[in-house]
Amino acid sequence: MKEDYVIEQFRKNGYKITPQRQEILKAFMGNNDNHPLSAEEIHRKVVESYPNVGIDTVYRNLIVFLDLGIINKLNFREGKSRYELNSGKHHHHLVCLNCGMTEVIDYCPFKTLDREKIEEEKKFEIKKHSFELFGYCELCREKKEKEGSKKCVSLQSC
Amino acid sequence: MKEDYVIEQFRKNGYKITPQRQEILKAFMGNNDNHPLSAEEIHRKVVESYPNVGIDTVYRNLIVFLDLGIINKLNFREGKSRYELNSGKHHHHLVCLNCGMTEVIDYCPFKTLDREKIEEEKKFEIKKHSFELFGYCELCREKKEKEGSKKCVSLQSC
DNA sequence: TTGCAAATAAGAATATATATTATTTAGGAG
DNA sequence: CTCCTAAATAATATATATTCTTATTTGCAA
Repeated sequence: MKEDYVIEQFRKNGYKITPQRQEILKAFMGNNDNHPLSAEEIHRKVVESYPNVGIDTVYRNLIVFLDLGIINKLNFREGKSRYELNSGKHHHHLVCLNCGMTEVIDYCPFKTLDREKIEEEKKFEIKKHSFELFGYCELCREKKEKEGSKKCVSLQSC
Repeated sequence: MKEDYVIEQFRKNGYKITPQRQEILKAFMGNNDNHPLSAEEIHRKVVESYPNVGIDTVYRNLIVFLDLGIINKLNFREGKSRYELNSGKHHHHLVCLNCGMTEVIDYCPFKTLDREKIEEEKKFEIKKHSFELFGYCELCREKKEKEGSKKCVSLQSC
């Protein structure tokens, strides 16, 4: 997903090319560690260049980006959504329950599933699916061995 | 999952048997249409019998119920969580993007997945997984044909 | 029956996301 | 280049989900 291509998509679909939109796009482009961004994280980056952009502008544009297929919306059960550039290659994620780190996996359960059987049996038209693996990354496992584990006292990560 | 068994679980684990807890349990037990409940829905039911139970009591006890394995926490990307009695039989859900209706499916992608390969390759310890199929139920598809479809303008169901 | 840790109620706070409205602006028409 | 308008934004307010704090109450073990 190149910047020019995205700009072209905006134009093609009648969306204006505003500095705010470009800055939100840059936030995604510059996100090198590849960890999907929350709305707030995107906002924080945008505000560095345009201090009075509101978070509602971010939310409004995330809808536009999603509509154009530029980004994917993800839910890691944190009580908020995260967003990543659409790489064009369908994938899922490993998510660390301790530190929140994510890693892409290529495996997709939808390939092995008998879609038509389910659709017919349940009279249901499948449009999309979610699949995430939750657990503990290497670093957090090492850390835990030293510290001993604490109990979860919030619903967010239960 | 019988009521007596749950009460026994409370006792065994040192949790007190309060009327609030019993009432929350009843909300789950009496939920015959099988649609997982939101915290607010549970609260509404409890308040019918105990008008001044606060929603924080519901949330606090949901954590306890989860801890004891009495309920499952579900996320259908609505911006809130839902909860269902743990039937003991692992399953996933179909979720209608229009009306929110859910239906249980027995298929589980985790069975066909090569867990150990992923765990070794990624140095990741898998603890749990999410899998949901989103789409449109029969009723909503019929309705849509008459009305024509509207575009999503909110992030919640995108 | 009593004591106390656990649980609750009340009220407030925080976080995420959305709605409203007046103002600004991108970009096409002239 | 200038003007115009629909689209986008900023500012403000609001909705909704969830959590925190603290004083009070209560289940239940001793």
